[in-house]
Amino acid sequence: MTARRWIAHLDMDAFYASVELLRYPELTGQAVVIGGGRRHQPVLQADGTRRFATLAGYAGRGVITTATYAARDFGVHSGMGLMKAAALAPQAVLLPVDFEQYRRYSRLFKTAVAEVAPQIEDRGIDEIYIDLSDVPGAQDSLGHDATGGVRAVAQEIRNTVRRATGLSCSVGVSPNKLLSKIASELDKPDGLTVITQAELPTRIWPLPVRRINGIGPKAGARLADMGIRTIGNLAAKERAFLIEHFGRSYGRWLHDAAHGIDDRLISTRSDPVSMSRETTFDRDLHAVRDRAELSTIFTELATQVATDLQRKGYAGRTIGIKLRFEDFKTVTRDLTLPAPVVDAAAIRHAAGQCLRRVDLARRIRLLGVRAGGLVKL
DNA sequence: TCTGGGGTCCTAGGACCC
DNA sequence: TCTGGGGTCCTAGGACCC
Repeated sequence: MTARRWIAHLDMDAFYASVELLRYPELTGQAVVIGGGRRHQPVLQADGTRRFATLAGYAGRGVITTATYAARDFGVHSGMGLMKAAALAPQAVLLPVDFEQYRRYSRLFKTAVAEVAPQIEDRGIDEIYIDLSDVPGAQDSLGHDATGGVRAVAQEIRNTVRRATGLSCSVGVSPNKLLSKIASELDKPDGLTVITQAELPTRIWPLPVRRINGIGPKAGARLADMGIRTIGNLAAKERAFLIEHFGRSYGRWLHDAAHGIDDRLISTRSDPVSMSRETTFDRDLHAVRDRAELSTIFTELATQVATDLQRKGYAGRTIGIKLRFEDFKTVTRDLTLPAPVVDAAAIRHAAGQCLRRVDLARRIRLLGVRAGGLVKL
């Protein structure tokens, strides 16, 4: 009997919002959204209770980073502008983001999982893939159920995460990353879903194509135009048809994905490719009229990138900028230097060279500075 | 009430080299 | 004076993800 490959995808439930609820338990069950700037910190009142800002009357360009499930019931979701969210749920509590705290909890849950299953791939602050194949017990059958062992291991991981953080997570388990990622969303929040290849037609094919990680808004719309809405619809298409319409690489991938085929390994270590800082202004700035303000922000961004590089021990050989204009058109320019740089002045100078190559007739909404071509120091 | 910030990967054309 | 075939690097944009 050869060992089965078992991959888990673990996703923390409404992560930022849930971390905030640990700090403000009186908000439990309420509609809460996280996002925006620092102007809406809770205020401790004389009677010992806290006063929270609400969405009502919010003015600005912030978006929702995370919403509690109670808030989602009002139709708000991450990525939505706070002004729009305020129209849907004015009474919802608004909290500022606190990345330091979220990173702390991120380390906590990842460390806890690693004690049960060390083969972990980082997929950002609130999710990971875990290879369970070699975890003791994962290959065991329980009665007639070959998935019983791995289900017990996954449940143990969920318990461990809750003990370490007080937070719930949702876990999907299947033979590969692609299906596990889909599975972890099937019983959210606080769920555990195990899917085998044999269950593909009944449990995966009825789902919309957009559930596949890698089919975004554009590809989803193109597929819909062709009448392809479910993963089953996609699986029914010939490989050649998909290659014809989506190109060799993406067409093949679409075909494989629809059939639940994904051989990607768990990657336990990876070096960063780039580091960047960007900011959207409170109001659109003009290159000439707001020159001084723009210049100050530009230097700050370069300095932040330099600080990030130094803190993590990298230097960047390609320095780039990003501008978004008032009409939301975005341009990038970059410049590869003879040797990698780390200091703010060198980054600022290279970024300045890039800026000269941009036509600055339109007003600017966003400015960013990026370091790529990273080398470890 | 339009649309944050930090990333990765892919494509495609041109330069340049052998 | 009609011209190959790779390979790599650089740049810009875009899709997608968390």
